[in-house]
Amino acid sequence: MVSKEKSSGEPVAAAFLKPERGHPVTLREVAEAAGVSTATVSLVVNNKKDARISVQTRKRVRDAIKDLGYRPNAMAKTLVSGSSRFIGLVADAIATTPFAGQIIHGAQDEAWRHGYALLIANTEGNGDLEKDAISMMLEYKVRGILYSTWFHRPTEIPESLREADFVLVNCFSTEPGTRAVVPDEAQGGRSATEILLRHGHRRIAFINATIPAPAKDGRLEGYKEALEAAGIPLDPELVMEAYPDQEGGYEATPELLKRDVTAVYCYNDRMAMGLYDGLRDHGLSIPDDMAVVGFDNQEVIAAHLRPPLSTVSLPHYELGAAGVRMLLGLEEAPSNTAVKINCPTVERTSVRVQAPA
Amino acid sequence: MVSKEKSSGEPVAAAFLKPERGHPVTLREVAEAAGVSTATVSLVVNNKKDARISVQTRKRVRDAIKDLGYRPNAMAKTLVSGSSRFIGLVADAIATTPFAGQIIHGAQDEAWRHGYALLIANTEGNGDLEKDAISMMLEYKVRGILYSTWFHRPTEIPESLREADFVLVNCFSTEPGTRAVVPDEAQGGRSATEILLRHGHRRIAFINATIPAPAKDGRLEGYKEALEAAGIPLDPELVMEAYPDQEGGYEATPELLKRDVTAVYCYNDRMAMGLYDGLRDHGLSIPDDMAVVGFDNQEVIAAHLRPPLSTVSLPHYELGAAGVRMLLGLEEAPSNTAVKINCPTVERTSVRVQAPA
DNA sequence: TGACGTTGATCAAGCGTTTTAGCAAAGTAA
DNA sequence: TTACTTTGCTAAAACGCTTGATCAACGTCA
Repeated sequence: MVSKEKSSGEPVAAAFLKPERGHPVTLREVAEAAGVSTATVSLVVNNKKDARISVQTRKRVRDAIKDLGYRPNAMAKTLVSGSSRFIGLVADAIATTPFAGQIIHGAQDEAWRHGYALLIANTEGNGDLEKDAISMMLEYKVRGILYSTWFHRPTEIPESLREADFVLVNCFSTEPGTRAVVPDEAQGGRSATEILLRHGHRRIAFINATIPAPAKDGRLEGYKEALEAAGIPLDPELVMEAYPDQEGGYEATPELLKRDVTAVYCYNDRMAMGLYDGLRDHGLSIPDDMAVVGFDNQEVIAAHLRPPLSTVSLPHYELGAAGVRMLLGLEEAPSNTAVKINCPTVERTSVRVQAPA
Repeated sequence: MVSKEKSSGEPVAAAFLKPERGHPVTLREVAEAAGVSTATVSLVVNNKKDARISVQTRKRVRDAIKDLGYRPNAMAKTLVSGSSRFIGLVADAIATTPFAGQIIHGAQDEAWRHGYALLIANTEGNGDLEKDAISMMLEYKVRGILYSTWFHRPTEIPESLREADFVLVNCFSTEPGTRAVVPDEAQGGRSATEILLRHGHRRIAFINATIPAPAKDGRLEGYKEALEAAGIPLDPELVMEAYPDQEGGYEATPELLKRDVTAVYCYNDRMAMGLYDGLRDHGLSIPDDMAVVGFDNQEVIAAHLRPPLSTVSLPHYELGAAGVRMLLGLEEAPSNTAVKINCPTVERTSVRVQAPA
């Protein structure tokens, strides 16, 4: 047992011990060094409000902590408190796109803000991996799990997920009572179309995707809503479809040019990228001969096309953050529908004011 | 106390209790249900090799576990075992680029493979956040920490990081004895140049970056090595510099055309993207009038340019995975230099065979 | 003087596991 | 029968921490 005199008299010696890896300093050791009980140390470490500890003792403990380089053991802490400070995030594709990264980022920031750490797992779409990942999280007694997909889609709820408190991020389930948060595709589509309308365009084509997805329906719906709000009758001729990638956009160009429009709203940025090439091949320039807006705001594409592409942003960061808030019960969760997150517009220079015809 | 008959006689009733959230099932409860001691349950849960448990008991326990939906508490487990199954990953920019995502992905896969879970934190370059993140990881008694940056660069080692077992990923320190893993820029530069050489090009320009970085030096070095190996004297005129983005590439075009070369190797894909535009403006076509290779393999760019860009891949996934292996001591770590990871070439169609002059 | 209230700190139980030592019962060998 | 080994299982300590109960010492008030 170290006497009080000793411990306060030789703080220097202790300071040399530094982090001698292999034997983390414990509460008890701090207590011994400071000549107090572990209870006391715990009290000062946690700054308990109603703890009555004298100034001297407090200082003695603080010094011991510093000298020894004490770090509380979070495991032990959560063991006794019963509730862990973890939130799990299972993603189906971390690396494939920058999107997942944004979800992680948003979730991490928000979790952090509320004192939670993020435990992540990547399943790459593999069911077994997914099951293992969820088990792992369950064993770490996570506060809850964010189940996310890299593109907006309906999803099955894995059985083991039900054991936890969970919310779906960027995906949804038809099962009643499931909390989910997704991008507001329709609003995004409306916004995209409105950019064009606001610049005076009246004949606006929409090149939708050929493959079914919530985005396909939502983005079209938004287009229709915006036109209707502007008092422009829908011309079915102007709604085209193409495979949602660069190739698709490129190949859609000739058809588009037959439609006699001054502006196009593309299902996504990659398609717009192809369209840029297609229009250039036809000697047309953007935005003078044709205004173009995309969707997704894939930075690497949209910001670097020439001219930079006006588009609508998929709010992945917000999706992650909102997911966390919903999980923690900080955000209202409508019982029978997914929460829809706003898709903000990002205006660059691919749209110019159109003189009225 | 539940008698043995009861517990094995009424598994059905128990099965209905399912996950009654709020009170995780513990070892003790399983033990009671199965009519055995917690020690026994622990033994069967962990499949201890030298445990002597009768087949009947084993089954009784297994049934109880299933009926109750028992999940071991990983916290308690690591508390007693002393070592946690966590590896921390602190990144300076999760969302900014797809790159960080790949590092995470690689680290996660590899960690998983060895039974570790990944705890991630994003610092967005903020020193305080970084410190907090590391503290958090330390408190969770992580096995070690991967400290990663989104672009290859030298870095300071944060003080708190020293308290942990750590390895630098995609960055390095001049401090001796620091483990680090980085991309092999020189080899990448060599490979990039070799693609061109292999296709018969002799006058090959290199547009390097203007801003200093390990990549700048390494990629140039590789260029020189490849030329030398091919017996081509270095023409300093052919080494140009431009700001490493699309704009820079575009603007470098006129200068490049004065050099009378048949091929260019660009510092990165974004530069190459700009160069594509520049060349097109001059009525030149790729790869017929000019062969182009990039560096980084930024999928969204490289794969979707027309023609698709041949480039060299930055091995972020491997960087993450190797970092984990190094941390766990599964991979040799040279004492005074960073481990260099191969940058594989990705050949697409921006280079065509050049008829000898 | 005694009854109380405060102050400053400690005790000890408990969180959910693992694990070593040990014990009772059954089997085996002589 | 005795002595020993094996089998099957349990008791209990330990891991590092939190926290309600307790307590001694010291005022304070009537």
